[in-house]
Amino acid sequence: MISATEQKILEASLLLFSQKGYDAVTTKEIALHSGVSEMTLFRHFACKRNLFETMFETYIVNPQFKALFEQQMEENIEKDLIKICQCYQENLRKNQKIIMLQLRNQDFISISDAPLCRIPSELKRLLMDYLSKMKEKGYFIADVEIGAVNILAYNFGLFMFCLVNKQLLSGTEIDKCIADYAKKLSVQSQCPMAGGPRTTMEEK
Amino acid sequence: MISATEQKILEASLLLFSQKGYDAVTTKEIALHSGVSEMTLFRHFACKRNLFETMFETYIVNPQFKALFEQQMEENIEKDLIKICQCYQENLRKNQKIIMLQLRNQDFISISDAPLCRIPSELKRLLMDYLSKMKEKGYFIADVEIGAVNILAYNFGLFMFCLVNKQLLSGTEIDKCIADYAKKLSVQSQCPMAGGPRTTMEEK
DNA sequence: TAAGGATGTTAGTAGATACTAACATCCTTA
DNA sequence: TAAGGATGTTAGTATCTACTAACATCCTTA
Repeated sequence: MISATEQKILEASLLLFSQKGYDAVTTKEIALHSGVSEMTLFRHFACKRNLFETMFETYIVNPQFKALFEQQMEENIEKDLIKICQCYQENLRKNQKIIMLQLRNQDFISISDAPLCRIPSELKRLLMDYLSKMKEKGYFIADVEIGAVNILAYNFGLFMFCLVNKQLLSGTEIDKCIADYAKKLSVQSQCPMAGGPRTTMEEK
Repeated sequence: MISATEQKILEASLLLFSQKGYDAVTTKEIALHSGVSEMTLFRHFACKRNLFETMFETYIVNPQFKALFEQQMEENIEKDLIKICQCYQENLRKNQKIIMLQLRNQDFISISDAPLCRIPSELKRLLMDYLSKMKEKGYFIADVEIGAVNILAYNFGLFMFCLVNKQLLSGTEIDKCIADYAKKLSVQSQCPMAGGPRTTMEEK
């Protein structure tokens, strides 16, 4: 369906648009980076806007949150949280260029069907369901919505943070950060004074 | 030093550049939004690039982290963390347009003197010093650098998250999120099995 | 070999954009 | 009132950019 030529053009435009934003990239530039003539670009995509939109739809990676929550949860907040964070981080990484592109371009605010809004919105719902269940069972206390928002915020921040200033991490790896974060969030339920029962962690 | 006319132009350009990025904004547009003629704009700032840079330098708000860490800390992780988060959030809010502008424009990666890198970099150093001290006194366990990075990531994420999808918060306020976050991060030291002494929280 | 499709090349157009020159007008202040 | 500085207006230039037309060339395949 997508020819080799089209793919070259789409890949170049993804890279350039994500690096510079829509307006700052010229069709000539995209053609140059694709290794094709500008004419070929217009023959395949008619106009710049259409190229942009085709590229956008082509490269979005949809997350696998539903399967994660339905199949991989163990009712252990720490372990579950690590899986959730890793899954979200992976999706953020895969969509990195699309996300950057969206940040660069005009209205990155309140376009609800754009991945920047849609994906965390979906995850928020699933997270709230999960935390509600855990709360019923006594493994989680505190407000469910705030808990969900904080997890989302942390993950998005971690991703952006690594993107913006890589040198600030200095060897510290993301997985260690997540492990540390998950441990701190879950330790509350291990604490007698917090009111919840112990997690299943120490069962083994 | 900055005349009323210049201020109108600077404010309009801050708003427009932060909304659309450098390339997508025209000098005519800025003039229109400033309520002056395009000619006046060039008379004051010579060229678009210079206007942009002047605006950038004019509107950065430097953080008050140093005073915060030197004067306001109480050696109570939860209380201190809330103050730190609030201070950082306030600075992020004040620099919101500058940050958005930087996200929109080309190289928001690895420009170390830009506020997007410089400010968290400074805060990271101060946070690590603080956590080291707290660790010595037994109020904090776990890796100091990871702890600092996680706090930075959480805050940046919370800020970005509110910016990108406000509707996801649905009445939940930032302060409540921070309070919840700070409580969870500090509860570890209240937990006997975690090895640390109790915080000063319950002293009163 | 013949044909057809994809691609390159060249030249060009229409509109936008950053920026300038020259002159007119307004407002303040001495 | 006179003068000077700031501003507006108008016209214009050079450059860039998205996009088109026409023709040439290459590659595959029947």
